[in-house]
Amino acid sequence: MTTRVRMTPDERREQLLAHGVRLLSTHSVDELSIDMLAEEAGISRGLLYHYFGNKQDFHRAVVRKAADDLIGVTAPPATGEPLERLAASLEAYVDYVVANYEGYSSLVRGAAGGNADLRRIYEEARGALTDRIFVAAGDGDGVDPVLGVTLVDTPASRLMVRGWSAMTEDVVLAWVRDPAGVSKPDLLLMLAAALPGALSGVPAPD
Amino acid sequence: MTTRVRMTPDERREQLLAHGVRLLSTHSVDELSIDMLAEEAGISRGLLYHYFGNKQDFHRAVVRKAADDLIGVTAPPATGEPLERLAASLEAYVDYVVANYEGYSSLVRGAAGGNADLRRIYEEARGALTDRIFVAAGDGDGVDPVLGVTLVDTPASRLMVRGWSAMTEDVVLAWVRDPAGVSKPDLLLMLAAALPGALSGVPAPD
DNA sequence: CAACGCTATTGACGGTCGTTCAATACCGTC
DNA sequence: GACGGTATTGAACGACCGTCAATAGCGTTG
Repeated sequence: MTTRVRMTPDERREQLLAHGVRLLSTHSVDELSIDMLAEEAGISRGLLYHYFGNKQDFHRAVVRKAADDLIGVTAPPATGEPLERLAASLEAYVDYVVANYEGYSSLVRGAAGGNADLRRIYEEARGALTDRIFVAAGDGDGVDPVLGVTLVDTPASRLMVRGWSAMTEDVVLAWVRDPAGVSKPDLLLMLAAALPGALSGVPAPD
Repeated sequence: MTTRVRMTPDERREQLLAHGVRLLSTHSVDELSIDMLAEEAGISRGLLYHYFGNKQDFHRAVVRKAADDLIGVTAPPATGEPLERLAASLEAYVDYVVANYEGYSSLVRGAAGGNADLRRIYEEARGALTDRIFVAAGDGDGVDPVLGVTLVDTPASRLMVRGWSAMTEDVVLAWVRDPAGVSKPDLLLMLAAALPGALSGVPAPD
């Protein structure tokens, strides 16, 4: 073994989380052994249990980090027209997935396959993204010139905006894996157009 | 222990798969121990390894069963107008998720969180659902009176139909967990309307 | 009806992996 | 240069996955 390396707790935590994000993007959680992780990070197994209570806690911390990164990076700009803010947020989202495919994969994979805890983190992240749309549209006082449809906050519209979010997630992931000749501007246009499209069938309240 | 029960291989396989579907809908794969499964089924651990080579193979078989169930149940009727066939298939899908939430959950969870193998099974199932839409629309020779838009088979349109499929999956799962006052007919109308909506931004070929 | 054969089923064993904890080594401080 | 705090280790333990020869149920045959 090489000589032991001593780091500050914060550095070590970040290092281990980074390794976790990378490994969990390609391996499922039961394919990832603590031995593998410890060897890649150049530490002993015991150290991981010092920083994270157990394997589940570690997994949760990895997913949490990925979710926080996503929410932070895709924060819409504070100023500008609702349309522009939404477009900027959407583009930031696509760019994030392109640049950070591993992190995003481990978030999605971990969330769907794992604990109730993990799914809750994932739902929180998605809820944050969805809320932004209602906040952005809410500026227009119910009728949003951007979307071209009336967007009021009903269970049905929430359901479909949530669905649009799922669609966006799936389409972007598929596009990153294989663009198939579709350009990024076309992708953004299609996704943006799909939001009013998804809302077109929502019955009017009352 | 109670006296041992002898079954035919097919019965035993079905029983074990049924237990697997149920347990994997609420537990992640690393939370599910062979001991737990064996105890619930009233068998020894060894028997499971007799029928399925190992834990991964068993998980694969469970996901495969759920996928086959889904594809079979949602097969569109062979006759009728494209619109009616699509609507029937969509309603069958919703009914399947309602009636078989556990099976569907274990399919989705297993697929997203698991192996490349598991994801491939899931992609196959989704691909089968997506293909139906193009087949149904193909009857109209490119222009589909049902959807109200031109549906030609391009990478971009494939991407968005796939996205609509992801939206449908997510919306239906959320609706089953909490209908929030949305009726089933409304749900079906919204989802049906969302398909042309999702395609509205697809650029025309050439 | 009794012996037999086929095969579904078991239970104990070995190895891997998650988890714990007392011991150790590095670093700043006095 | 000794000391104290703490990041880090490595051995030990238990749980769980996977294997295999032995066993028991059920149909068959004379």
